[in-house]
Amino acid sequence: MSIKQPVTINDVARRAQVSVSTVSNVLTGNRPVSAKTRAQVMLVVEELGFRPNRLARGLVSRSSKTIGIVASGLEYFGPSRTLVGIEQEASERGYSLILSLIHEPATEEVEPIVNHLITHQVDGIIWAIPQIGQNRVWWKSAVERLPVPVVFLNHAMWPGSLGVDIDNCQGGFMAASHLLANGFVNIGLIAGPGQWYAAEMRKKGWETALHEAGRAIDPRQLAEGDWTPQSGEQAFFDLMRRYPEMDAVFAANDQMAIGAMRAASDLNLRIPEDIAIVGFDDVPEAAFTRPRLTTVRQPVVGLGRLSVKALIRLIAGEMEPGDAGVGAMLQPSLIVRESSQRVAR
Amino acid sequence: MSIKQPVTINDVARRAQVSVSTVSNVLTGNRPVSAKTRAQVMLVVEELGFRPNRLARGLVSRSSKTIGIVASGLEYFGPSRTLVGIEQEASERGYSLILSLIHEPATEEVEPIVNHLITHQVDGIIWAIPQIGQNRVWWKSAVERLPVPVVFLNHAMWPGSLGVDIDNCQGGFMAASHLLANGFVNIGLIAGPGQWYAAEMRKKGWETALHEAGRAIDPRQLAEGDWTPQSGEQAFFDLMRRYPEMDAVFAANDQMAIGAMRAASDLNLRIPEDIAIVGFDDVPEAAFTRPRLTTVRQPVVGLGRLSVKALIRLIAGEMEPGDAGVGAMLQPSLIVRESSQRVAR
DNA sequence: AGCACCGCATAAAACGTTTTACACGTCAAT
DNA sequence: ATTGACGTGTAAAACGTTTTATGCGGTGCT
Repeated sequence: MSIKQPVTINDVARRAQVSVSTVSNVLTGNRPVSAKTRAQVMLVVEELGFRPNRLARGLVSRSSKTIGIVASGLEYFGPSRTLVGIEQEASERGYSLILSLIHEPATEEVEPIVNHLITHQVDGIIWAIPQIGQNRVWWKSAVERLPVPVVFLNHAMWPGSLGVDIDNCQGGFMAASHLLANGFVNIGLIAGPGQWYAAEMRKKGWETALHEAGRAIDPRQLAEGDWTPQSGEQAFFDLMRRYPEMDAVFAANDQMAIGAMRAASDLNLRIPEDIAIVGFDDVPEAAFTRPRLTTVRQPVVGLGRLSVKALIRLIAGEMEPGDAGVGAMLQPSLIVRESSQRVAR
Repeated sequence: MSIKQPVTINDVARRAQVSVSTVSNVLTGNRPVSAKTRAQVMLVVEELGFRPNRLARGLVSRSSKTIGIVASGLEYFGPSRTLVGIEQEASERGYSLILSLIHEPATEEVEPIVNHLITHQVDGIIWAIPQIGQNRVWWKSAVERLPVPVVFLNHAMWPGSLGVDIDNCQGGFMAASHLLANGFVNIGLIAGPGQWYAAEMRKKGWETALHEAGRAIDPRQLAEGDWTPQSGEQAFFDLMRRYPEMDAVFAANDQMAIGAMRAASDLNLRIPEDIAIVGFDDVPEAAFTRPRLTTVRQPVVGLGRLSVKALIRLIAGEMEPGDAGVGAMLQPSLIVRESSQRVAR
């Protein structure tokens, strides 16, 4: 009836008739061990089911093989998929994830989170909170004096720090250009919340496309939502009221696009005959709305993986945050479906 | 130009002119320290910005204040929200999360994951992988000999182990009963994948409601999807072909319901006049389909929180896995919208 | 033969905490 | 005056690893 004491490296060493250092060397591969000894040790390791204590390991080796994730908005499509990508890449490379969620991404209060991760001796941090308004400026001091490298996700490039992001501006540009190319002329925008960097970029892309087509932009053709379908619905009503000549609208995410489709249908507008709609994200539902929604697909999983790759290179010292390499900006792609085609169906 | 050495408890002790034990006692509150000494120590702690090393702490105290999450399907609505609930509750109670994702929930290969968490000395594990077919039986041995408590999420209750779940059977029952009460008589089912426990339960609820209404069940009125909108669309076509008298359908999740709506509309069926539809989940989009989707809402965030509460009680030894307490089964609620009402709009 | 070197193994010293065992003074009860 | 208990503080022993410093037999080179 003995309490099940976990088996330690000492138990293994004793049983295998070698020193602890030898066992350690077999397990970590830090120094060569003769084939005979290694076999002998491995046998005992299997036999006893030895599982090295990472706390002890991290304590002395000063590397916990752990990365901290600071995230928010996991209930949304992009962030949750990105997290999946992060986890995949990390686990493939032998890193563990310790997860901290922030409920209000515009918060100034990140010290406790950062401290929490640091006390866990993470080797690096992935900062996956959207850049909103001045939040990054607030965090500057807290993040700058961190003893470990940080990779920013979904942030503006920043001198001296490493970020990976989707090219949202290009995405917005593609959406608007596509509508123009299909003969739509009065293109409204249902933008994301004003302070969000990603929302700004998508808007900028839309603006650029319109400018390049030689069309001036009227404030009437722009409404702002908060990413929810509800807000998309409302924004669409507002737009139609004050900009009745609108014949197409680009919504900065699919949920708002779905809200807008609902609103259009309430106004007895046919899509795309009377009004074309393009979204952003390519959520699974987007292919099954009526009509099917044209949208901009982001490589969200790839984004997560890339952030881990970059972080690991920082950790290994192969790279400085300064040399924000090429490839830190992933390209979205346009998925053309029924909601934006003049000749649809 | 010295390398920034992290400040240790020794530095604090020296500077505050007390012993390390005293600093430790101030910080942990494990033993009383006079107000004067405490103040003096705290001052130095602030001044030096001391952040205790959790690895060292966990090593000796044998409690890492960390819980392991084994999850999958984070790209879906329920699981990602549940994770949010888990994180909230855990962080409020001072626990950290270490996250492991499994890509194939029906996998037999969980030993590596379990080992991984154990080496991190987690205090407990939340097993948030859906029960599919016999996977739980496979895991039995791996999980049983774990040195830490485990809480199962979304699993059948199991003697000797603790689980928390949504009452999926009740959810299915509510959906079908609602349709019956609204005068629909030939109610089809688009079930989830056969092996999923949750899918089985939702189906069972649907069956029960039909039986109680005195209606026999014909195999023609049942189709199976894989949770995707695509599969919901396909299942609906199949159902209509072989069960043309169908006047209502219950889909085991909202994504399939959305696929079904799309299919219905392709067949020029009006919803709900010709065919009523009820979903399951209450995803944000559900309120903005045309017509708006009646669905069953699950308290997913609450489920996550509850699982952490239960786990912490297990860890504290206040509870045995045996006494699967009341309240381990959360009740869903029916959200009635337009897609299921005879008199809609 | 002497010397340097290499390959392998080990003992002992970290790593940064908490916990244990003990010490010292004060105070209350005998 | 003795005893016991209590409140506060400390030194030293854990905790389970990796890393460092050493040792030791054999091999190749002068």
